[in-house]
Amino acid sequence: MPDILEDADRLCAKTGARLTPLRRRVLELVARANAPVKAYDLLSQIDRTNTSAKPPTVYRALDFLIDAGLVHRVEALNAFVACPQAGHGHAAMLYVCENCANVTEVQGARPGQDHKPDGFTVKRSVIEHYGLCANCL
Amino acid sequence: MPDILEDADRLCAKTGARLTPLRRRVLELVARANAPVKAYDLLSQIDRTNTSAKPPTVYRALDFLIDAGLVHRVEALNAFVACPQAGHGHAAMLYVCENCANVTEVQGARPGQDHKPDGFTVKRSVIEHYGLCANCL
DNA sequence: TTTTGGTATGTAATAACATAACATGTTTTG
DNA sequence: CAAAACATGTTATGTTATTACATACCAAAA
Ligand SMILES: [Zn+2]
Ligand SMILES: [Zn+2]
Ligand SMILES: [Zn+2]
Ligand SMILES: [Zn+2]
Repeated sequence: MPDILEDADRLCAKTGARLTPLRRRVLELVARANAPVKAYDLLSQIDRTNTSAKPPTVYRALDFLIDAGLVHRVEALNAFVACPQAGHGHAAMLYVCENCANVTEVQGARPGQDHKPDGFTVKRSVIEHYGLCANCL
Repeated sequence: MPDILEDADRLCAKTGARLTPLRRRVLELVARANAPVKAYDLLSQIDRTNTSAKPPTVYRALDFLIDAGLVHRVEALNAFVACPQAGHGHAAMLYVCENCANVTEVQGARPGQDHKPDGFTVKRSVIEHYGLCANCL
């Protein structure tokens, strides 16, 4: 399996984004968890190596990673997951198991097709679109 | 237009849910705003008539209203909207205008079909499905 | 009618999540 | 190098949500 960190290095090299050690460390922590991670959990993990880490430290790193397309925010959980396909167009659907917390990311929501992972049983869906209404366009 | 509060009364009468004065008041406040409302805004509005209102007061009322299918939580905004069709099956999609804050709720979430309101331009979508994965079923 | 059980609300405290504002350091670029 | 741009450190505070326990209320059972 292609390493998420190497992909991130490549992607950032291409786009000019600066994947600093701190940001890379946060990405590593998010990617290593195979479940959505909370910001303050990341913070306490960073703290083990860098006592100066404070909330803005981790939120800024996460903002960078999200902008770079390396991490997604899971809105209904206030948590974060690493994107398995860094740099894709980014209309991603997440399938989150409420038992084991595993997240499957599906891309390219083509109308009509159902991209639901095999065997996944959906209990609740969050579907929110943000943009401009006809009046405000 | 049929009154949301009357619909709520009817629905609760049918299901046996107890739409108490406090809950009805919160629903009224959510319904009157024609935009997503924050819990603490509701709280301060309740406070004008009921000085004893505290955070659990409004969160409990909102939980009830959500369970009853009268209100939806807008996950990416930490806010709440009244459901225009109380009691529908409830896989709702929300289209939120980032300029005027108007929310359009569309139902019948066949993930394939596109129910986008006419003229709405989507900039960002939040699509999260919660349930059980194949391993955990 | 008293007791009991269930549901709703009151109340205090705190947990959990997130950002503002400003200072300091580090890298890039002209 | 110097200036500008970017990144991080630091303090404080703002915002959102829950826990835990007490009290009130209502209706059925004893
Ligand atoms: Zn992705
Ligand atoms: Zn699972
Ligand atoms: Zn609805
Ligand atoms: Zn609008």
